[in-house]
Amino acid sequence: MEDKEMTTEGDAYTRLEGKGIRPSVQRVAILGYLLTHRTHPTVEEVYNGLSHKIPKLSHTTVYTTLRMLAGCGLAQMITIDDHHVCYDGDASPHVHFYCTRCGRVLDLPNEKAPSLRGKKITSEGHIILSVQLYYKGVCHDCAQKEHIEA
Amino acid sequence: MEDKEMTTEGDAYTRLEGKGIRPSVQRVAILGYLLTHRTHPTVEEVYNGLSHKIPKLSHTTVYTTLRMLAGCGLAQMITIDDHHVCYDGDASPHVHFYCTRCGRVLDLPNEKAPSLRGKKITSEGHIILSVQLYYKGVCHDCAQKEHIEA
DNA sequence: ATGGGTGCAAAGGATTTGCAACATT
DNA sequence: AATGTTGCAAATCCTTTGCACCCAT
Repeated sequence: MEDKEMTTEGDAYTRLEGKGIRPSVQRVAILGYLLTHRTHPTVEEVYNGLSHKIPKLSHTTVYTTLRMLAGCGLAQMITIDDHHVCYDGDASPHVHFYCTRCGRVLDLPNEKAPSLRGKKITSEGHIILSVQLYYKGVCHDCAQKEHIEA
Repeated sequence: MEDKEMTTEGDAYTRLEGKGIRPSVQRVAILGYLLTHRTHPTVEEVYNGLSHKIPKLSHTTVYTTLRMLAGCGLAQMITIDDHHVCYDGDASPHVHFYCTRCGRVLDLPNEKAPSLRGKKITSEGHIILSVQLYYKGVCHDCAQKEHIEA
């Protein structure tokens, strides 16, 4: 547990350095949180999860840091839910699923994700820099609880 | 022009009836607006576009009606931009593009969209009810203005 | 010292809510 | 009358902003 935390913190530190971003305490903690919590946390959830360790942490820092991480490719911003933006520390292309019942955002590792090999141009001349494939519906757990048949 | 307006209004009326939704003046106008303005308007834009014709129209009604239209399949809710939800009167599956420079949401009719033939189940047992494929980047117009090379 | 990074409080927007009024059957 | 719909205003929630402080170089 301790070791895992340490490794992940170190991992976060290394990733930030690799992008030329100064690995401040807050940034390492926020990226570390994303790497250890694959639950697609919202800004609020990251803030709540870290405010114990960093009592003076501000919402502002969480907002700006998460946005920055998404901007430089160390995380993904997920806008699948119209109520809450959330983030994913796994920046590799994969499909996301939103359950309209319980509100969870889940990974769909078995679905094939559209990927961009470098910069891509559409037939209209638009430059594509990122892709997101979102599925919405009812997750397995909620379907069972509600006895929904396939 | 007049005729086109009339036809579209009638179209909206018919579509609502077809779903068993009472075609009130507001609902017909809002769906009609989506059908005539393929610019992926936000709630505010729909409100502004209709408040002349329907002076007493409220934001509440636009919010609830658009959400309802998306819920019953007469429109798509688009959450490609983390700042603004917008809506598309074309409910058929197609790819959307968001320009991070000008903020416009564009259709990509030439990209192949993942489609759901009826209800689909993932390997994890989740029930998929809708799909959205989003591309983000720089649109052709903005790329030219900024002299960005492909 | 100087620049980037952070925290705080306040402001700004977007969306929802409760309830009264209205329309339609 | 009864039900469903709408409008208004207030409340709520999310996010950004301005500025002062702090830390690291």
